Amino acid sequence: MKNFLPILTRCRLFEGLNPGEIGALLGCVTPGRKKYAKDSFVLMEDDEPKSIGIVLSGLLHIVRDDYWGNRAIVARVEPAELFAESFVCAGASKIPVSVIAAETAEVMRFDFHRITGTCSTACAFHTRLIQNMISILAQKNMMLMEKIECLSRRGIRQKALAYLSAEAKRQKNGHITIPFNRQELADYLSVDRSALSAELCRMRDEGLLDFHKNRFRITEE
Amino acid sequence: MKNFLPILTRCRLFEGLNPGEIGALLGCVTPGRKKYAKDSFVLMEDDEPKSIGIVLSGLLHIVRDDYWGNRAIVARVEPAELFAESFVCAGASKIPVSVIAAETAEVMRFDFHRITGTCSTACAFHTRLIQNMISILAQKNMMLMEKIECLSRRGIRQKALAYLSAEAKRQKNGHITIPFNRQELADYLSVDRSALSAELCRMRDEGLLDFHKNRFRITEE
DNA sequence: ACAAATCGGTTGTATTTCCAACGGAGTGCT
DNA sequence: AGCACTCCGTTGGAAATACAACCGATTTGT
Repeated sequence: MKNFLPILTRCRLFEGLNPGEIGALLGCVTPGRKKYAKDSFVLMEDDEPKSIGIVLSGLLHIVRDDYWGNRAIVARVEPAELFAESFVCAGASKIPVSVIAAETAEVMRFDFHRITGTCSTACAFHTRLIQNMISILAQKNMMLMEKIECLSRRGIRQKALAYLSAEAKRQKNGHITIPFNRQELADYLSVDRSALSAELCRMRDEGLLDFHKNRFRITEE
Repeated sequence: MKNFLPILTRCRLFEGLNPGEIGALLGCVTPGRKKYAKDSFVLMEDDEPKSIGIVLSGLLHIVRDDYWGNRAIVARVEPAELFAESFVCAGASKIPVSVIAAETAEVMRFDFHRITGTCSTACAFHTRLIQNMISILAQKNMMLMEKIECLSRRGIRQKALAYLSAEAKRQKNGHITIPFNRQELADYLSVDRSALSAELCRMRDEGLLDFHKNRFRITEE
């Protein structure tokens, strides 16, 4: 039995709790732990989502199969990150994705409904956990809305500007440092990399933008 | 002072509570109510989100201004619907959108943190409210993820198939009834209506699909 | 220092999408 | 019936995008 507390300390769900408090909490929710071999299923589509998961080690892929069976990787889940929390919290009867171990992975799971279920539980940290979960879901919500804001624009220029505009507001000055390289930005915006590159240069030539690597400056006017 | 309990009864946040219980709850959270004239601001961008809102009457628009001041309507909020809950629950220091009364509107607001803050509150319905909020946020999450799933496909055909595939799975048979007409589906997928129409017909000619009005059938294979 | 790999920009072409405009089918109203 | 209106499909040309391929600059590893 390895010591996995350092991992859990980094998990957003336990934010604000010290290792000792997390340990006490674990005694309260009796989590299960399990190892998964590479390429094995952690959760299968249409499973009933009964417990949320936390990756302790390794790497998971969230995959979605369409009606014809074509598989797409929707997300990666790394150590200390949560998964399946949306499906559990939404009360979904089955999950619309599968979760697969991309590498050998260890996963901790527990029933979040035991946390939300009652106010009278002895454990004093439930309130904090609930607040954290609400915050996690709401922040994810905001991120998804922002992404949709970009993706729903027509044309590469509009998509790129929507992204840069949002970043410019967040970083309040006109000088923006983005956390993506070109390929990653193109993936985020779901456009072709070279087309994005060309469009960025075109905007620079028109005086809308200036940039170097992943640093951008939006000209006012 | 009108009786607004019938509206609140329809609000997802109060699901599972009867009117009497909602009344008791309102005494507990001391909500504020306010009327807004058409075109006036309910919330302005960069306001600190301190309380969640519920529309009692009228219509609100959630609008987003980009870096250059171009305004876009992101969502409509109708009576009995919540707004600003994501920003409040995320603990954001300011909101990235504005909320404007599209018609004369009445709005109820209260501090949700008073609900999540403590376990020891006298009011017995806090737990239910928290569970409801978690469910609301998580379900919205799933809806947004599904929309991103469609929007991130390249090409109208892939976008349309992603949408229909998801609906087909939800309605488990190959016969799908969608809640959109052509224009609305095009808006949802952020593509041109006539181009969508043409693409759907092309897929029908290729034997992938069959449809009539808003009823679709996906051919297996 | 050298080779390999990564990253970003450029170019040319085939394809896709947008856009505006039109027309037919259906519906509701007088 | 006649009219207005909405919805959906169709068309043609203009514009935007994807895609493959290539190049130079920079970084990384040995």
